[in-house]
Amino acid sequence: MDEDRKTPEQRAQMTDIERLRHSTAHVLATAILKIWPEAQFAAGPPVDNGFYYDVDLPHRISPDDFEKIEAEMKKEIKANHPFERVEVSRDEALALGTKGRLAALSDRNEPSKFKLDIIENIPPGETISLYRNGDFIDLCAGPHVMRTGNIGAFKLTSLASAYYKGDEKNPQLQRVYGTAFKTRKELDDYFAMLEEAKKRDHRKLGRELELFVFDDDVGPGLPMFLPRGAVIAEELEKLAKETEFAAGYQRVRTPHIARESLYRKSGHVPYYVESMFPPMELLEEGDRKKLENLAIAKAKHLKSFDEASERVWVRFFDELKKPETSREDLFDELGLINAAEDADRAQIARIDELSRSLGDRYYLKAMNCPHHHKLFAALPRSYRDLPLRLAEYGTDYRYEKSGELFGLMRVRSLQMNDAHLYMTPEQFEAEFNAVNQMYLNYFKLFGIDKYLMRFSTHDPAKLGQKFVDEPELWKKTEDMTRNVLKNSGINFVEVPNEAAFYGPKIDVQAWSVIGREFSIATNQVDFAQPRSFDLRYKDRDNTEKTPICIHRAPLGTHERFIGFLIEHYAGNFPLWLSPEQVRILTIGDEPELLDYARAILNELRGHQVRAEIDISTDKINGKIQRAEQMKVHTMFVIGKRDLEAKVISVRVHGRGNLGATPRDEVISTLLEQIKTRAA
RNA sequence: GCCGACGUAGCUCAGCUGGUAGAGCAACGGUUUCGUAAACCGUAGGUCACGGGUUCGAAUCCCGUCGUCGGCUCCA
Repeated sequence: MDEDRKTPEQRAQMTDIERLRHSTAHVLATAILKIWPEAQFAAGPPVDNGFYYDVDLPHRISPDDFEKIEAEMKKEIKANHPFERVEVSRDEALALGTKGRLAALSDRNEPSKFKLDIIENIPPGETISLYRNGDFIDLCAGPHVMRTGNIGAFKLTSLASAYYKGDEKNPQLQRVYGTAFKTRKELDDYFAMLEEAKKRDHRKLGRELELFVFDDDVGPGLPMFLPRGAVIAEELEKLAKETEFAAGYQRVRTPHIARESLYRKSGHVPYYVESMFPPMELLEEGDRKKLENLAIAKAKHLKSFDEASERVWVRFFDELKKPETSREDLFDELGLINAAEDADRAQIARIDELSRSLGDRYYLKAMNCPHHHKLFAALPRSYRDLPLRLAEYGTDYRYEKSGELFGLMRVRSLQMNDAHLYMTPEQFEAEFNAVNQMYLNYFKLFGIDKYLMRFSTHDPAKLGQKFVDEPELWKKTEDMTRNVLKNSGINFVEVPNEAAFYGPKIDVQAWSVIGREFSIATNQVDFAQPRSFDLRYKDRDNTEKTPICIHRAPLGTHERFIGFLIEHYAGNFPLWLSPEQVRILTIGDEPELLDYARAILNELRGHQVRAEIDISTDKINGKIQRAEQMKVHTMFVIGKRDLEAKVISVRVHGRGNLGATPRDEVISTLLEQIKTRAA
């Protein structure tokens, strides 16, 4: 924690709006104390869209309390108290905290426990400061606005719970969120913007445009695509297949499940097993009984060991009490405890191993790489075969925690634009760059201009737990990747401790128009799995070598990418992606007119255009209204006049009536736009 | 997973402190023949998420389960 601590200088660099919001947090605390004087406060910083203050309070704050709290806040703002800074010594700060005076309106019977803890964590020599507004005094580095009256407009927004310092071992606090602006208008604009954002929410549009649904009987996080949504997935697949074919990829197909042994080799068990669905067990009747008995044996063993270990510890503490027991004897005692624990672990491991040897276990695949590695290994490979690029729109299942699920963005079933590239070290730079280039081309096509490349590296402290234990290879591949990034001139930020378990990676983060953040693409280096799968190629010098592998998914998963595109385009897809590209709307229902409309429909469908026809009894305005609501890209409005002149009146969603044009011209322009994936 | 809010017709929502469920749109059946964002009339549609409890009586109150949403990194 301490190494990440902000210096007082860094804290002082708050923007004006952060400063305002931070001050509002103090006003919030002031108001809460007026209502509940026993409240204990922890931290109250400004955050992205506002501020919060964490409070420990027996009363459970509900949104119904907001009005009351806001009324007290308004009084404090109206009083226009100055924010006064006072620097104090550590002893003075501790004395105030002990009297309960920190984050309080007066001395209290209970000490300000969180504030005292925070003081403990302030490094020696660093200035300790307090801020005061009216009766409220808080331990605070600042900075603040000059007076409470400078807070123009604010609103409490929501409640959440949060662990003190984000650690689940710490007590749970109530977190009150709010936001504040200099002026009332800015506050209103902010809430208006949130309303606008809601309209673009992919979950809302997904329902309205009939793209996808969730169903309780199918299960949480398991989206099903309706025909209109499936169209988008298929168009994306076509795009990927074309692009990848041109880039020398080859397509493969693999099953959705595999035996446990595959995932032991890959390292998914144990490194990734938390994120996988529990295995399907194929057991004979007798095996099941054996397995139950082994589970009982394990439980008994753990229990008897606990009791035995308790006795040993008691003996150790007894010895500890006797001053005459020598240092050496005490260490010997400890050594006995360790030895006993090791023996115990070995026995537990043997029981686990016996359990595993029974029956067969199959996992739903969470990634496609192990299967692809097996395909690499299926044939003898020469350096002449490299780089070998195996691509598949693989279907994966990941057991995301229930609280993490979110619309299409975080799901448990997903289809990934996946491929694994196997290469020699000399080929790495070119391949890695080509993948990055592929992203950038896609981004251009979709008009994504705001994105960030995150280069994730490992944390040496977590080797063997979160990351495979290969310190040398980590360093080598991270250096190699960093160099490629630097040489290519792509902007990136480096994020420690977020690598995949098998190697460093690059994620491309983008923001949808409503400001929601997405990791949409990924490019990962894997030095670990090729080794554990013993993948080899015969090099020029007739020796066998292990290839480097790149995992990459430039369009991420269908689920997330489609979710992103829905918000990005606000449901107004470009022609080539549009679920319904053309709807023909007839004015009247004379047989000749319907024949003309149907002939156009058939011609379009003959060219693989997704076209529909509306010959309902609605008036033309009604037909247009419905087509517009479904965001149909192009409407062909066909009446008697069009029939006679052999023209089509074209109306484009969002652009209105474009007038009548000869039939052949309209259709050839349309086909050309689809073919070129025009924006 | 944890904390909180929410769950009423296909969709959007109403239903006050408990008295037996309602509107608009969509659907369906008619009538209407309309030139660029909604013609008219009618019909049907609900185990009020699920399970239990309190009560003479529960969509409404209580408990549990499931699901959805917000938050759980941002450190005086």
